[in-house]
Amino acid sequence: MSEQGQQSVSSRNLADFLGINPWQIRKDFSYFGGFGTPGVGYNTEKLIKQINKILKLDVAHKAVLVGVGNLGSVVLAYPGFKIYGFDIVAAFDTDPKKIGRKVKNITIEDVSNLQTLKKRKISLAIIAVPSDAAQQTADALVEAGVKGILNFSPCYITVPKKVKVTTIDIAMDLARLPYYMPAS
Amino acid sequence: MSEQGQQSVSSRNLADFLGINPWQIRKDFSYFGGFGTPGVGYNTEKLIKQINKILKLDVAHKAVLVGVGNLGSVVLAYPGFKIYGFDIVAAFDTDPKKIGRKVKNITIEDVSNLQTLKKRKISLAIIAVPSDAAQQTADALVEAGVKGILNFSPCYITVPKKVKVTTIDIAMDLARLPYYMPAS
DNA sequence: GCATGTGAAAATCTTCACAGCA
DNA sequence: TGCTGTGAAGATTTTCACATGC
Repeated sequence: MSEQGQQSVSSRNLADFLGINPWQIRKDFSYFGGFGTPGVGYNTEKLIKQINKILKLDVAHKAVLVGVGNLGSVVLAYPGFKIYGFDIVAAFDTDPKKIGRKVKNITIEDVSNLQTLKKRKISLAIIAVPSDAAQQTADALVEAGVKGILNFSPCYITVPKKVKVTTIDIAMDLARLPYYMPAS
Repeated sequence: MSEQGQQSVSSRNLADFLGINPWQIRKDFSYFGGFGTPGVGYNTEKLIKQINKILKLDVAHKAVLVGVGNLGSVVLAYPGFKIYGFDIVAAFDTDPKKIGRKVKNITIEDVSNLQTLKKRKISLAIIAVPSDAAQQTADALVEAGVKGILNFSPCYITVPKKVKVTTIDIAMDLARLPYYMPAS
């Protein structure tokens, strides 16, 4: 809406868009101080800034990819990260044939270089390695000071509780659908 | 646990594994009738069956893929679907160079063949096409009787409310992490 | 007039404590 | 003795109604 030049938006507009009630929008925003104008609505640009701040997305984040296989390549090519202020600044792999190759301005490094992340002040990582290597990759990342991990391997990963891990399992997302579908 | 021959599991075991309290496990299960044995715990095999039934995963589901590009190929190659009883039985694309090619026992079909899904009794679809084609793909799928859609294009899709859509946006999943990370 | 922000009411969810069964 | 299942208490979330500000 902001990009389309819309100056303000009401709780009703937002609610209709999301399929929920207007008072839920207002109550939620009010918990963070309330940033609307009575009689007008919420200034779109200001609202974006406020929500980004609440979600800690008001500062840019650097991230790295570990595992440049089929899935990893898709991740590297994905253009949607910058919308949220993310920048994929490095990629790692174990395969000597891949190391040194350049993809999208990024030179693939050896995973043994992961320790350098601390110096480079990188706190986010995406894991796209085979399941049996996921845990040791996570361990190395934690060792290197990474604080958040997005894990694409369909397996449980154990990390210190100061580190946040989100695991994405395509099959599990697909498995959610039948519950909401009418009896076939 | 079941695969490892474990016969039963207590609410405490499960709670510890998930990082929550035992009484939450018991209360939740009790809403669906309660299927444990006092003094012993829950029979692992029976528990799996019950949960699958609750989540409507007790019957096998057929699914199709639309869009066999980089991401689509990764989805086709993904071995994790069968755990939840899913079977990817067909794939579609618009590119004449891809149509007719065989991937993993599946022959890629022309998207204009989507209408045949109704006859083939397929109710689930995975969309992995460019964003600007996502909506029209969804429309065609709904037209073909699909009841659940897993959408990998980072965009909103409008469908009748009898159809359930889940959109996966890698960037959004990454964007959740900073909120839970200690101040950098 | 119109839309926000917010106390209060209603609904829901979580926690607890313990009866009852193996 | 050990663990489930559940009513009741406690905490939280959602809904409502309206006072307040533009």
